[in-house]
Amino acid sequence: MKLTTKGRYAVTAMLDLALHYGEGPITLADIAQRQGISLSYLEQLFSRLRRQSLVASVRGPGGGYSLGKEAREIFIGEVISAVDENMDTTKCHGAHNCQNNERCLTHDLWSDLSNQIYTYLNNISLQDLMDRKAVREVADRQEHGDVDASLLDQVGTPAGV
Amino acid sequence: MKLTTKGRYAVTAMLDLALHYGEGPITLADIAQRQGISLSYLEQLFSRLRRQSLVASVRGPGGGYSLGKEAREIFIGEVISAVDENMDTTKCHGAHNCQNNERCLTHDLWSDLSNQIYTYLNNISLQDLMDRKAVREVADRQEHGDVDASLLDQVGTPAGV
DNA sequence: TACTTTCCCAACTAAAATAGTCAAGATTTC
DNA sequence: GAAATCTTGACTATTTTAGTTGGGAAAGTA
Ligand code: FES
Ligand code: FES
Repeated sequence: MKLTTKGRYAVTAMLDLALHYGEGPITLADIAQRQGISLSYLEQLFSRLRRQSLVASVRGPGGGYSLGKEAREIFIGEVISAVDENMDTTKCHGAHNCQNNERCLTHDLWSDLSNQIYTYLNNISLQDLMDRKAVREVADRQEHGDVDASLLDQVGTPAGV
Repeated sequence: MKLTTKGRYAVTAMLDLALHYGEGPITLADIAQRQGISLSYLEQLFSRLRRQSLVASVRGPGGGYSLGKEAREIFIGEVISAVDENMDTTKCHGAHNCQNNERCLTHDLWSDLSNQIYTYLNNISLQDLMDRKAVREVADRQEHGDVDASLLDQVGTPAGV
């Protein structure tokens, strides 16, 4: 599997979107600010998420993104796949040919592991995450502009705002 | 998690070692040949495996490597950890500080996923793998010098052997 | 219309990680 | 002492990651 910040950011951003459902379209600038992710990087990720219909977009002032379907119907595995390509851990990517065009000794092990991970992540929806107490707590912290010095340092403070 | 060829090779090599248990020390050259792995790369990996006591070594002619403990007692997770450092999927590596020194929205998700993977891989021993039919089949193929042209191409044919 | 806000897209890049190679040396056996 | 084997560390090409840069296109607002 490949689990990098790309996949992590995508899930975080989608969760942010889910948490602000009902407030109309959410701008990437908002998400970038709240979650501490680079705006341009988010644009890249959302380009992929949109192609998979995981999000819907509205352009122009007042525009932004919203979930492409209900939070209950969006699974973490989908989100990661959308941006990270594959969660496969085999070397042959399922082709059974990584050693001289034949199956290597450990193919089945990696294949089983992939299924394990795949099943796990595809049984957790954004709604499931939203229902978790720990997630609610972090979301509240982010909501209340509970901003400390380190945040200001990192994100950059627009003078006078 | 990081699952790269490093971890895959390590497990494959350890399994090869387990499969040839009882034939005395196995040379890395043999493993390299059978499994199609670069000898120098194997040396690097075994250096780490030895430091974790997963293998024992004997130098000189007739020397080689053998398992550091019984196949039943060596778990896949150990092998991967030995060469790949960590199977953690959190960004903060357990420190709960990846967003402005506080826990990010998705920490628990990655933490749970890591545990899932960790548990899975630490419950499969080399012996378990050896007992699998598919593994036996591949091992037999490798054993019988069932070598086709593509193998000769890849490994390089010592003239006259 | 002009202006602003937002999404959209493709190309570029610095830094890190991966998958090795290479060269030298230490032990042991014959 | 020669050969086989492990042992170690430094080096390197390639790929991947995590972005940046710079342009545009659509939509609302005055
Ligand atoms: S991982 Fe599929 S054949 Fe080796
Ligand atoms: S992954 Fe641990 S705080 Fe974000």
